[in-house]
Amino acid sequence: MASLPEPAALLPVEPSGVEMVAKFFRALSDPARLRLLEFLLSDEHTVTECVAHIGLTQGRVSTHLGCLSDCGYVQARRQGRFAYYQVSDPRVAELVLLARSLAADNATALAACMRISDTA
Amino acid sequence: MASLPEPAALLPVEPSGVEMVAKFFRALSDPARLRLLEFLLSDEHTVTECVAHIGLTQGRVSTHLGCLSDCGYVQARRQGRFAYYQVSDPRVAELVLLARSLAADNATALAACMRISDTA
DNA sequence: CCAAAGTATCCGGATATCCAAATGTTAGTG
DNA sequence: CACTAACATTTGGATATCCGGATACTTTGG
Repeated sequence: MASLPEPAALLPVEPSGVEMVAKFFRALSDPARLRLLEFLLSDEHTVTECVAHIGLTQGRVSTHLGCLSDCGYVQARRQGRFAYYQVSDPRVAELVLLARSLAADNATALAACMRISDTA
Repeated sequence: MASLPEPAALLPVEPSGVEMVAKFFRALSDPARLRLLEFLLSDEHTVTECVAHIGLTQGRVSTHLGCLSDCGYVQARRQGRFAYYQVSDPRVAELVLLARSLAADNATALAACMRISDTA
């Protein structure tokens, strides 16, 4: 009957478990962001370098990087007027490798899946 | 110089690597599909059982299951007029666990990320 | 064969997402 | 103190995605 059964429930805005993980996956569901993440897996790069690498506008790249940073995929480091981004958690590489492995084994079926968009 | 440097390039429709993996991730970026996938991680279930579990329309659930099947996350088995779905590849569980682990460690930042939608 | 259960597909409509372009902000430079 | 470079944020428009409801398909049962 208590209106506040648990302390953590004080924030109704916070998505519960599954919603959070879905949001986490959504960050990698965009080709541009995934490309950026892979670019940042090995080395540290500035926003301008990322722009040159994927060919989108600077504003869009900045937003994408901010998104990846918010989700914990990459870490941002400020040095003067430069912003350096890089993957810090080794589990991120694991996740990408695992997904690549699974996707590769279902490549043909995946390509045929019209329920997700052919924009790719 | 050759116009066709590699045999695999003969199919321009097929998304190249990154696009494919992004599509793969996109399947898990929807809370309903992720909920279904977790439901099918341990046991085999029919479409009707899935409908009862997540509370969406039958048509929608069927489409979601088809999507998960196309992407290779679950396997479909036909028995009379029933369709049984289940996760078959153990790497799928690994992927979900890894994502849960990463998402949990970035829960607060993730919840604050407004670049991805607050619909959750 | 006809009816019903289980499942798959099609349909607009509401919302979310991505983009380029323009504008802000901050930190070096002359 | 202008001025520029690097980065961040905002805006409006096009497209994608998700949804319920209606409909078609398939198999079992009478």
